[in-house]
Amino acid sequence: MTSSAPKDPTTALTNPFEARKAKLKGVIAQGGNPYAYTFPRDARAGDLQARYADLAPGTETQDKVAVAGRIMSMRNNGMFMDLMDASGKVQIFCHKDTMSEAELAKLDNFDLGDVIGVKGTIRRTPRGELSVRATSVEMLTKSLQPLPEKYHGLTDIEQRYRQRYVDLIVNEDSRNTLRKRSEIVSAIRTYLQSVWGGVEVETPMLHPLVGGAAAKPFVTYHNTLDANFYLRIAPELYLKRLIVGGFADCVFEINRNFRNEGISPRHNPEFTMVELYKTYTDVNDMMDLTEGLVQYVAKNVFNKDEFEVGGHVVNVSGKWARKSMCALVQEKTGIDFMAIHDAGEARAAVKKLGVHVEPNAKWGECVAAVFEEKVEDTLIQPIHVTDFPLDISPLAKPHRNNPRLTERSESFMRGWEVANMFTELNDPADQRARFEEQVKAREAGNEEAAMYDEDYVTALEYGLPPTGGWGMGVDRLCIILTGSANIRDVINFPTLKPIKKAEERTSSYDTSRSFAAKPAAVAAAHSQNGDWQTLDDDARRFIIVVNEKIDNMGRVLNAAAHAMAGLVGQTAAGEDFAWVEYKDADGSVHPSISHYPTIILKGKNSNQLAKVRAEALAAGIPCVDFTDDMTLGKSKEQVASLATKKGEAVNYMALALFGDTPKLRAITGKLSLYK
RNA sequence: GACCGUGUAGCUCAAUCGGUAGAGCAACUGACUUUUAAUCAGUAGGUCGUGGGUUCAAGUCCCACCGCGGUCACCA
Repeated sequence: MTSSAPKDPTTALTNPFEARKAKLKGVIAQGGNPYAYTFPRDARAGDLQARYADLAPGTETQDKVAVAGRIMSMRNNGMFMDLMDASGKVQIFCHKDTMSEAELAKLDNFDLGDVIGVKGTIRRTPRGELSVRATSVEMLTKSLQPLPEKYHGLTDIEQRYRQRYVDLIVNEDSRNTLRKRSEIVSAIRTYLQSVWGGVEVETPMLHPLVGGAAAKPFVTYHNTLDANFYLRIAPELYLKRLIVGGFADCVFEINRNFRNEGISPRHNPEFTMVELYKTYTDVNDMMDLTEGLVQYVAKNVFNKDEFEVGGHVVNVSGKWARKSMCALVQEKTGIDFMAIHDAGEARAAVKKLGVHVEPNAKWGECVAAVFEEKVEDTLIQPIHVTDFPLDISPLAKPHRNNPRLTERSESFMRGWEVANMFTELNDPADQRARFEEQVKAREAGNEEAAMYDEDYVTALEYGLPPTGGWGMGVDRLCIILTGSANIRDVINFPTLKPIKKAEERTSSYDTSRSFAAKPAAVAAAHSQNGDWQTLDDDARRFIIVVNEKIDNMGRVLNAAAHAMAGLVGQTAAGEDFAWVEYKDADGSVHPSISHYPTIILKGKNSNQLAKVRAEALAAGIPCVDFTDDMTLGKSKEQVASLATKKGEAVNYMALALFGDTPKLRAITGKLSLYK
């Protein structure tokens, strides 16, 4: 008998990884290759199950097959193995009647998870299990990592997402769901091409301007162009440029969008969107498209029209209901917003319902707020919600019968929006006005408002033919059709927080460095003091971070003021400040008010302030702190007190920082406003 | 971001009032040649997420931090 793994219980072979490495050597000693080049496979497990479905129990055949796959289970010392490949499983039967001593010895080096090749004949065991009666077996790829427990599988949700490959090996549900996703995307593509004549295109992911939807973007930087880009939040404006160019009558794109917002069971920062634009169609045709597409996918991928999800049964067949947003709101609340023409009146009506809107909310924003709060969740069966208010639809064409509304609809299922569509706005003057509205909103602090895209308006000036546009969240459709609980279940590699190593977690920044040593060149480059009127208010800012744990307001103010005074008085950032002189009607001058805003944030505790401080110093951002030592007696005692402390012993009360807004945001972004 | 929960062997999970960390599967040694989560006998395997604190004594109590999940908020 050729050598197999050492059988010495005193070695470290109880460590599964070491045991497997020993067996890997055993494979080599037997003349095998633990990482083989190939194997002449001629059948797949699932195909065999189908082909021999009618083979009676206890039947032996002479049909020779060569199969390959991963060992998922071993019984009776390897006499029975379950072999899994992408198509399914088949049992391998290793018996001395048909295998030589040398072949049987190879089993000693097999473990769960190994990829092996098997040649043999087809049989069905008396107990009814389709099997390959092996004549030879061969290691193809040794697996060094042990598989999760066979009965419960891998249930740790984090690990399932982080190590999707393990999840896929052991969890059939995960495999099925993610494969269905592929089929759904494929069916969408086929439908849009064959039924709507769509031409698939790709448009930029890196956008110089944010537009096409309302969402916070990711920002990135191109070195040689020395320019910021935004990962796209929507492809819309580029797709319509293609329509303007006459590239095709119908274009569509299936691709990722990126939105810098929360993560939830329904939201992943990068998600897949399909958008389509077709000339000489309008919002009504697009509603047909939603229905047709969902029904096509349901039939071709699932061959059914009822789907269980989230405790509901959703039936996608037939003609879907179409109701206006205002009508639905009225059904649920009794309020007829169409009869309300004044925004103030609308806000009052909204308030009465206990729904929150901004104090200056427009009429359309009020309607939308009530709709979202009171109606959305109830839209379980497929429905098209039509006639969206103009106030919330900056890219949709005004309704042909009512200027307060647009030709925009959204399709809902199981209480979720799954598609959004409209008759595209193609009047450049109107589009220009809508952009201006968005810019105003942006200036008022709405980070989700679109940016002014002059070139897009120019494109409209060349003429966008009458066009219908449509977009759908692919992940959400997948969730509904596969009955999944979480968007992460339908994404192969969902976005997760990166794992930090222990040493990275503890602050390793050099806090002994003084920012007064800031290079003069940098300071000079920013030296624009004086012409504050030309400076962007948002470009830089002061930030004060106070320790939330301090409950004495006097102390908080004292600490903040100390830190701020120090920052302004002593830092090399001096030339970056900009001071404004105000004058009142009496002629009295109010000088030296900072052009840049001062934001007051709160930190949970001293530790968090220490972290912010360390990060700021590491980034070269001026930062002055105030610790509790500085409240004891006179300066001399204070200096002595702090001199005895290090690390967490230092109790921070407040920090003052000054610098470029984006850099500060990166450091203080997770802190909330101090109120 | 807020609140609630959670983290113990490779995997799935226990551990009562604060008092010697256990089991099944996987692994290892052996028995067994028609099993189906195979079975039987034995062996080994632990920084109880990390760091502090309280205590004679901490997986358990306190504090901080890290990760994950759920709910809420924003959004598709």
